[in-house]
Amino acid sequence: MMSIFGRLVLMSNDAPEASRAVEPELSDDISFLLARANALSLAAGNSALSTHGLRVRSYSVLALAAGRSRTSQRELAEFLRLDPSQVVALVDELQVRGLIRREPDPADRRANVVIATDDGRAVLAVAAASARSAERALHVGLSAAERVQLTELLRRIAFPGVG
Amino acid sequence: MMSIFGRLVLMSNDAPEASRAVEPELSDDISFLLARANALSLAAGNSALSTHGLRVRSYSVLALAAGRSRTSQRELAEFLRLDPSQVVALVDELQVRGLIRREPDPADRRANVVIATDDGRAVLAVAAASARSAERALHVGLSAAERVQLTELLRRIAFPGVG
DNA sequence: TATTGTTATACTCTATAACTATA
DNA sequence: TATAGTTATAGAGTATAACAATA
Repeated sequence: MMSIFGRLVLMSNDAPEASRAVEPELSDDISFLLARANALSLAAGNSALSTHGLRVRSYSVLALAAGRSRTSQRELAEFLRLDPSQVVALVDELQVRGLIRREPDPADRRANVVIATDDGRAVLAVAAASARSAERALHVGLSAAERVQLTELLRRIAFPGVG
Repeated sequence: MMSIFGRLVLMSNDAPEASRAVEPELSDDISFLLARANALSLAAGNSALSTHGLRVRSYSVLALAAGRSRTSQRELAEFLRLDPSQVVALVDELQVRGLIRREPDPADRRANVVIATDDGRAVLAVAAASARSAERALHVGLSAAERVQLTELLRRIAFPGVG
C-alpha cells in the first residue's frame, strides 16, 4: 500500500484536480508545513546549541541582548512572542551565568534594558556558528536565491504590518 | 530610540553590508522566522478550531484519518513528528468522541489503522473551513503565486528527501 | 531480534492571573 | 488608569524509557 509519505509527491503539483477535492489535504497547509518545518528546525537548533549550554530561546535572548537596540524585556517578549513572565526566567538564567545584565532605563525607571556582557558576546559568537551550521543543514536543498525568497516570505508572515 | 521592530525593515534587504556584519542578526534567521510564524499560526489555528472542540494536533490526526491512505498510528506519529505515545492519547480522545476508530491491520496485527467515522468526517468538514479561513488571515499579505511558492519551499524543508 | 502500540514519568513550553513600582 | 517587571500556577507539548504482543 502507498504510504502517506508517498502521497506527498503526487499531491504537490500536478495531481489532477479531482483527486485533491475529495477531502482537505494537510500536506498542502502552510500552517502544517510551518509546524513540521519548525519542529525540525527547533530540534536541530537545540541540539546544536546544547554544546554551549544554550537552547533556542536563551540563544535568541542573548542574540538580541548583543544587538544595538537597547532592548527592554518587554520588547524582547514581543519580538520573540513570549510572555513577559517567560522572559524574566530566561534573563535570570543568562544573568546568573554572567552572559547578560539588566540595566535600568533612565528614561523609564520601570523598564530594564537587557545587554550582553563581553562574556556573553564571546559565547554568542561561537554559539552562532553552531546555530548557522545547523540552519544550513536544514535548508541544504535550497539554492541561495530560494533561501532569500523563503526568508522574505516568512518575514511577511512572522511580522505582519512591518515592511 | 529606534525599536527592535523598526530595525527589521532596515535589515531586510538593502542595509549596507557593514551594518549587518557586526553581530548575528536574529531577524535574518530562517529558523527564527519559522518559529515566530509558527507561533502565530498555531495560536490562530487553535483559536479557530476551539469552536469545534479541536486543537491543531487533534485536527491533524482527524484530517489524516479521513484520508485515503489507511494510516497506522506509527505513520501518523512520523508524519506529524509526534512520539507514538502522544498519538495514543490523541487517538484515544478522538475515538471516545466517536470521530475516529481503530481498525486492526489484517496484514500486521500489531498495527492499528486509524479511520475517521462519518461523524468525524462531518466535524472535519466544518472544522476545515474554520482552519482554512484562519490560515488565510495569516498570509493575507501574500499573492496566490507567493503562497504556492512558500508552500513548495516549506515542503522541501519539512520533508527533506521527498520529491 | 526488531517493531507497534501502550503506559509512565519528567521536563519544557504556553497561557493566565495577580501583585509592585513606576508612568 | 495603564504599563514594565515579577511571581505563581496550571495546562499543553516534548522526550525517554520500559513493557506486551506480534513480526
